[in-house]
Amino acid sequence: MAPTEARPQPRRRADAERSIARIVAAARSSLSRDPDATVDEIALAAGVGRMTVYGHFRTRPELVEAALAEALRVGEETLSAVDLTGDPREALARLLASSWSLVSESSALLAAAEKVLPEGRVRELHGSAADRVEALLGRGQADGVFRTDLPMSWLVNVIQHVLHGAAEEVRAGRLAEHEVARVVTRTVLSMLTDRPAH
Amino acid sequence: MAPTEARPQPRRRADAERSIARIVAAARSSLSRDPDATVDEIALAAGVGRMTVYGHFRTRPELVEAALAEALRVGEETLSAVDLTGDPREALARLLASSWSLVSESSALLAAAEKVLPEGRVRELHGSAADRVEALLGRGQADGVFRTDLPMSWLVNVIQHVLHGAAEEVRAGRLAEHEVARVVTRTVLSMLTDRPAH
DNA sequence: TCTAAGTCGTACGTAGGTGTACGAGATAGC
DNA sequence: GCTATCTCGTACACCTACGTACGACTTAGA
Repeated sequence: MAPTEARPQPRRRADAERSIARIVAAARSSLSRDPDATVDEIALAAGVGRMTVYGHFRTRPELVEAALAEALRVGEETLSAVDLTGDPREALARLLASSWSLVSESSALLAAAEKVLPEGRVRELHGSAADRVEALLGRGQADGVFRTDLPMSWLVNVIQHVLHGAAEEVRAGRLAEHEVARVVTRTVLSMLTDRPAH
Repeated sequence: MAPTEARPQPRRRADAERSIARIVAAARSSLSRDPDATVDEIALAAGVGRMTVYGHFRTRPELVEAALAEALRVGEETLSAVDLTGDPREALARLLASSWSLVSESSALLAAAEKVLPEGRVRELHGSAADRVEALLGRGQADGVFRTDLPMSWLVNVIQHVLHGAAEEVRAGRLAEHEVARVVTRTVLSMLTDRPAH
């Protein structure tokens, strides 16, 4: 139950605090690019020695978890700043525009975490992120603007995958950064609002 | 240039032929579940000793490539049996229905391959698979039933990701096998045929 | 300025995976 | 039934990554 960044008792020095922040940031970006990134690589990216990393994180899984927790925390923060009231379609568009890069980053981090963290631990941390989307979709359904002929869990999941796909296209150079919001929004809204005649 | 299953000169014995087939099949299913599957695990799954594997494939990458090539070959075979004439929407539905499991399997295999095969080698092998979808989408656009406001490469890619998402849902037990075709078809067709007012 | 805290290099032990060497035994195919 | 081919266990060398031990140096903070 204790948060990942719990301090047992001893207060940490300011430089240690800074090191930890740099290490976690490096872990996020390294693991997002390569879920198998080495502790050594992460240390290098953070500009610290490998030993310093082990001074703050006992094992690699612990570091991965910290990186994931931080990413989710930032994500949570960003998402909670988005105005989700008004027309569900526009609310969703705002949500997607401001979070696509975050979500796609997390998806690689999530993969890294699932490899090394005990079963279920990831979902435990991830919990509320998907809930927010689900709540918005639910409202849109109640308002009659979002489809109801497909399972909710599917809709949430497929949005995640579309975002992941967008990240991949950007990485491959087939889609420009400034195009993403438009493309993703149109794609997702089409998926959600279409009412097939069949 | 020689195909993966090239026989240099010496004709192989029937039991060797059988072993190879079992190894490749095991590699496909093992690597689809876990892109980091060990040679040992694959051998075990194939019901042969690890040494037998090395008797036919010099290195792990070579085995991965063989598995991928085989999966693509089977995929090619299945896809080419699908009737792609007539209404592009119905043609696409047929294509999705008969290939979703194949595509989603390949996507994990592709990940395995990209880790160990030289840059570009994967795309070289994969080539024609995506082309077929692209051709169909192009025809649908020409017929005026598929949208043209988003990049073609994006459409192809996003279909791939939707299929991947479907595979994940099935694996997680949130979507029943017999539901997949319906769900995927509706989702993809909505994406392709919707004409946003914005 | 003094000291506890933090940094980080070198060196080491361990674990797991890859690929090679050897060789005994099984079997397909003529 | 003979022989080349195939199977596959054991053993080994090698590599990479993890995590620990030690210790010298640096620096924050009172």
